[in-house]
Amino acid sequence: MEIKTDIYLGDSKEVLKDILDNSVDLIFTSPPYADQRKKTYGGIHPDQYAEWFLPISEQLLRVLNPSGTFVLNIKEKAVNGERSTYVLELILALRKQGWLWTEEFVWHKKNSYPGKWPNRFRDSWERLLQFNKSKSFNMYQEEVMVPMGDWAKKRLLNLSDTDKKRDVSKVGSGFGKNISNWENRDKAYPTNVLHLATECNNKNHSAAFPESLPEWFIKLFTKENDIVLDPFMGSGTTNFVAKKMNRNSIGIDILPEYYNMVKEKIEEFSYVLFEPKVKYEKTKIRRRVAIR
Amino acid sequence: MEIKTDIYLGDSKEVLKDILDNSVDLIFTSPPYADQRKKTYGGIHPDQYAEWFLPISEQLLRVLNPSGTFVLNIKEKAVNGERSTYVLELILALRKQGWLWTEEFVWHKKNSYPGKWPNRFRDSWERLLQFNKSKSFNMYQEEVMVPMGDWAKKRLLNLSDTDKKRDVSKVGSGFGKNISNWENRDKAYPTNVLHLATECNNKNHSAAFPESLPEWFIKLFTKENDIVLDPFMGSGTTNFVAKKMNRNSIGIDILPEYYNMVKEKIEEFSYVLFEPKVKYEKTKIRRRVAIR
DNA sequence: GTTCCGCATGAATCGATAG
DNA sequence: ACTATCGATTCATGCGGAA
Repeated sequence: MEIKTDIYLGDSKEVLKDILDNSVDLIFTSPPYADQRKKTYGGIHPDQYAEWFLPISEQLLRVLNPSGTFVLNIKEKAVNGERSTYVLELILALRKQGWLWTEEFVWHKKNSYPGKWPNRFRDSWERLLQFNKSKSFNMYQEEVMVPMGDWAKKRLLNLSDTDKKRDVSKVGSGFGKNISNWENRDKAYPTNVLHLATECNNKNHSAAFPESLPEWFIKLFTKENDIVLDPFMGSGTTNFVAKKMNRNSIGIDILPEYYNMVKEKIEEFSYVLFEPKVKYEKTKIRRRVAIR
Repeated sequence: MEIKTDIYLGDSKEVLKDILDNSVDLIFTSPPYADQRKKTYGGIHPDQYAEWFLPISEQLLRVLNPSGTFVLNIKEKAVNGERSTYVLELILALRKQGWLWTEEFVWHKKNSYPGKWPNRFRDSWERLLQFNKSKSFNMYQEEVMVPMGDWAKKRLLNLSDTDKKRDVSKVGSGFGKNISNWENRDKAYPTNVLHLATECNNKNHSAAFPESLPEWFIKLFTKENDIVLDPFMGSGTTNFVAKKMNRNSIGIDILPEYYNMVKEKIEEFSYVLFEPKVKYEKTKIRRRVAIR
């Protein structure tokens, strides 16, 4: 099946109106964070943030499939020595709008921005807020099982003889554990804390988040040929990752430079995937919404 | 100077009234979390949580020194498939009461409770909310510097001679870096994510948090002979750690069994510290507030 | 072919300075 | 007095060039 990646230029609040009800399986996005400065791109004032966001999330609520999920990456800044509260207020407002606040994941950034202040340490985490339309949503937990890290491997290597014996006797005695737990001993279910680096090696464009972030949630909440939406596409990380993972995707951005850049990249990217056989076919990016 | 550890039995809302204004340097506590079930200890319903907490925090605001800090360890549970919002509402209410919400630390629990649910991963983090009375509060950052990892050590060992020379010339020329930053090069400042295990190796009673948690904040926000307060003492972890670190402390709990247990332990603990010389003096726990 | 090192850089924050 | 901009701070990561 052909994977479609539809990129739109415009205000999400408006563009989303062209998308069918219940058609999207995962919304993953990182909106512009509130900012005191007015001149920057998307600089919404903290006091007006919920007011600005709600008309968009109203559309998101409409286009999301009832078994789908909405993941919002955001973190409030410290202003004048205090954390802004606009994210807290946004969560409360989204619940009033009809969203279920299912979970809050923590993205623990391994390499955070440097800095030293008299009253504050470096901020090395961000929120990943999970919202749903209904309590029964799709979640493919096995897809994101993590290989046990070096730490675990090291521990296993250094197991004392008594430890090893004890483990063996435990297994041998048939007590307790389900055997499948032991068979898959190299994999473990993750927790709600993600420990990823802020990838800083991309020269061309700076992504707001590393590819592994949307990748994780796309694995967890969608299967192949599902539809992923990012209403604040930016440099298009979500869409590229979706395409790589055989998911259809929709990306929207209000800035022409982002729109043009992503559109160009997506076409290049198609070449890479299908090259050289279908090079002459140059799959035209379709302007209508992808429907399965 | 003698370290005092004062333990009180009663409702914090009332007991705190006996404590002088501006007399406490650090409040570290983990209050009973809200709970749907009504029978459990301290089971406050989520809807009434802020209402229940505010009269207590009003007293906390009064007794806290303006350069002191209030650290609140809390995490909302998932109820009926959704995260409760009472913690968010509490933060907003505390700000209205006059507190500054300075920071939100994340305690990333290294070994969280195992479990598997169809729609949720293990919850392996908790909030540590930092509140202050004023923007200028005491913070002893150097006390909590962490050793740099093995990776960094390896790199430093392999520093080239030119690197070393360059550093010297930089410092010598008076440009840039503070020398102390280079002297302590094996230590790095931490971030606002704490990665501690949930070690509960105390045999008799299970503490809500490991000793390393209050220890970290006591190091960061107090110096010796300061006064630490825990208005929901529980098994008294905060107080034991404070005593061990030469800080005076006050502990309050509404349940006699906790009060009695901690009182007994504190006396035993005193023996250990002063044994055997002052055994016969058996320092009587004073019922008035410790004042420096 | 390895291993080693230099360097750029990332949703930061505060306090000082400028308009 | 108030707001907007700028400089200084300084950690983890991985790539690419060097040894």
